[in-house]
Amino acid sequence: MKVLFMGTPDFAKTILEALHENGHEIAAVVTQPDKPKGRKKILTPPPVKEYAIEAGIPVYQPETMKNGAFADTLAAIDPEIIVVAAYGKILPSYILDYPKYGCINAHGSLLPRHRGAAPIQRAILMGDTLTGVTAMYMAEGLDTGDMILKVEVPITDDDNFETLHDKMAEAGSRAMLDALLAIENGTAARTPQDDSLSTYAAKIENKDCALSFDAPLRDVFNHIRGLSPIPGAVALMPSGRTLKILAARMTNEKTDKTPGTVLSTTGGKIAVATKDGVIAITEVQPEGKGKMPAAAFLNGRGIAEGDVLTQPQYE
RNA sequence: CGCGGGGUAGAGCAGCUUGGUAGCUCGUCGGGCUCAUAACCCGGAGGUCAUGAGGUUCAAAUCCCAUCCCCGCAA
Repeated sequence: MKVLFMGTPDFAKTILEALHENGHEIAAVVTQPDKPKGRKKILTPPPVKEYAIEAGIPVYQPETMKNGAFADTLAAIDPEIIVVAAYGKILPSYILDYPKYGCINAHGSLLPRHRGAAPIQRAILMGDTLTGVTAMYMAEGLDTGDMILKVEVPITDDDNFETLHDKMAEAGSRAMLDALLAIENGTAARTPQDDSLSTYAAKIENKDCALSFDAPLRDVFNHIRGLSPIPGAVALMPSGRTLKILAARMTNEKTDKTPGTVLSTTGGKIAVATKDGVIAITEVQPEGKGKMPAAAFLNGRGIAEGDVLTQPQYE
């Protein structure tokens, strides 16, 4: 089948790579336009584009596809199926309707749970212990289409956003390969979602990064690892500067101190009180600095026993 | 010209305002104590203070100028 691939970040790149290496005919790739990145506004191509160029696949980066803007190009590519993974834009109906075999999407959750932009992070934040990738037919609504198959991925306490993301990209690759095979064989399932069970995984914003220690230990732990290493859970130090907390461990210790209080700074860990336990912070990134082990931060006297970490306020 | 922080020993920092002796915590090496230790004690090594045979000065990590690099925010 002649495939048109649409996707943007690393998650999509991994899947594109899997399809390409497994002999699928990738007629073209559509990805987001290069975006200015960082302080110097350097135009940075999305990962998918980098791979496509390397593989000699034509790349299209339309600013918009609304109102038929992409129709001519689409007709020229003339795909039999469109495979989408984290593209980042809503596809208009004229595109969804074009391919003979339809549009299929790799979504990073076990639908109908966690529809939306940040399913991987939300799964960790919500304390899920099982997630996965759903291969689905795309419909007009947001991640509402009929499901083809799922590949499950367990979430362990050792996972953070980064490690889970990588596992999910692998699962996504398998899901899409299997889905394509099933479609070619005419055996693809088409299971409608139970809308009553759906949840929405909203995009991660600044306010989602604000870390409150006035919560159960488990929640604090999930908050930290679900946002690590990017963008990072943020706490506020007594100095008024922010401190990103990138890694931590749960402990069995108990305390009755105010949540956020630094209980000890020994052993290279920063022990902080939560609502019902003690969390040991092991890696941080102070404002304006690079990431560093908690031990290094302590050596530089960044924080002391008795200090209280508070929750930053974002609007 | 978006706003801001920074570059000092392997790591993290202080010192700069008010120029004049290279400092702190950790690590590392050696020794000691101990049943033992990531604990404690003693001692040592390790630094072109980002770059510029720049400027000012009797004297620059410190003040001035230029350049490079790193990072946070915003986007």
